[in-house]
Amino acid sequence: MIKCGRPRKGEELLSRDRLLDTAFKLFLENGYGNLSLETIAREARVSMRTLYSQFGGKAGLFGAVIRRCSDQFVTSLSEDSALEGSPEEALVAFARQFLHGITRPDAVRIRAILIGESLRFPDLATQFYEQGPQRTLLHLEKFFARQQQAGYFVAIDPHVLADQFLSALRSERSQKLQLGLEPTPDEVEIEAWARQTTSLFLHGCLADTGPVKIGSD
Amino acid sequence: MIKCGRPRKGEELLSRDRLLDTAFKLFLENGYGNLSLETIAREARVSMRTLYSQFGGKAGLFGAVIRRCSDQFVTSLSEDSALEGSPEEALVAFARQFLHGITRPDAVRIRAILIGESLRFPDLATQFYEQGPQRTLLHLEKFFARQQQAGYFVAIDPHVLADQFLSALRSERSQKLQLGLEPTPDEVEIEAWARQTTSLFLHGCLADTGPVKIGSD
DNA sequence: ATTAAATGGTAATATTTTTTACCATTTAAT
DNA sequence: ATTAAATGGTAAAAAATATTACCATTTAAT
Repeated sequence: MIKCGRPRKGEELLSRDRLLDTAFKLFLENGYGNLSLETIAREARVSMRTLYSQFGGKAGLFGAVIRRCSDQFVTSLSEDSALEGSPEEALVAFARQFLHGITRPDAVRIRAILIGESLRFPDLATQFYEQGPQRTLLHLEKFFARQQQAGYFVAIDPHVLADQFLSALRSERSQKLQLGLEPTPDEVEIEAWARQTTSLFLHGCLADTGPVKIGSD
Repeated sequence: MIKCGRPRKGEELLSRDRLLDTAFKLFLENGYGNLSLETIAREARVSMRTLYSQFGGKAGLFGAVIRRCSDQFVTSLSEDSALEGSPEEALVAFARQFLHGITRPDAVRIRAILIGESLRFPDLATQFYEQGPQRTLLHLEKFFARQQQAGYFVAIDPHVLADQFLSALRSERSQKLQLGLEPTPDEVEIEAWARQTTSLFLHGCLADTGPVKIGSD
């Protein structure tokens, strides 16, 4: 028979973590509505009783899973990217890291599930946004504010600049990723995309020369 | 007793339409996984039998709903926007129309549901994308190609230009809309957003003057 | 007129899922 | 040693849901 009974001192959180890991994996594979608690409990080798006493039910478990992976997001993106060097190179470096983060299959999938269930879990959606995307946005906003002080950028609200740069980075590709229509991009694609977007963002796409006059010579 | 029996000639599609309308409304309110067929049938004053004979089940009904509203998308956006006038004004006009379309509550919600269920309905996600976002993208792509011929824009792949412009338009706001964290923007906000985005897209944000030299005079 | 098609209403059936309960086991606490 | 806490396993009870079947009714088709 598989081990059971009260856990040893210091091991109280083992089954809790195992449960969260398993639930995370299964939610990714099945979404929220299509996954039964029994499946989770069986896979995690945990009794229904433990599941209910620890999380209170399916909604509580889902919340705990989302909160935990929101926390992971924080550390992974904003903090360690220094945004140093020339403005263009700093932005490209940031873009590379950002794209790498938001295109990871797990990140895409968990976002998709949360979007689908956001009406049922409004608080979770708020927490997720504040922990993840909003912190990234604020981080980049500060960068633009600094660079404006140094005269590198035009005088547009740095919040708008950060918003627009991040949105341009997401691009059509992330929309297709979200719908499951494209594979995860590799390093090469990400690099090209980061440079292309950054360049266009900095210089715009209006021709310097003005329109070609037909019939002129 | 409520009317029943075989429908009159020419009225065969009435109950089918009523069913689709009701299902659409209820899917919007409850999502896919949280809505029972019985609820739909009762609200639409339709028997379970009709539901099954017409759509085969829940998945078939959902598919029919999504397909129908994908079709509505097509006519609403791409076709009637002529993209004429000066490049900037043409883009602003397009932006206005595009933002109006993608921020409508129903559009946001149905997208959210489809994203959440895209893993379970990969074909539906494909159809939806091809009917909606992809056609818009191609439409705008042609515009940029024409304008490049006239020398108004720099020589960047028009597909990239269209992609970047649409992505910039979506902006952080649409992400928050998708998560249910913001109300639908009004005309004034949309107008401001369309102009801001278009201007930044055309001119970029790099300062013409170059960085301010500290200590120089 | 008769037959067949399609329907609404009801309900029966089967399946799935949630939730609660019980028992033996293991360890903590005292 | 004894008691309490927390667990795994099983399953029972309860609820929700999907699916199918049947009946009376209305109209089409012939």
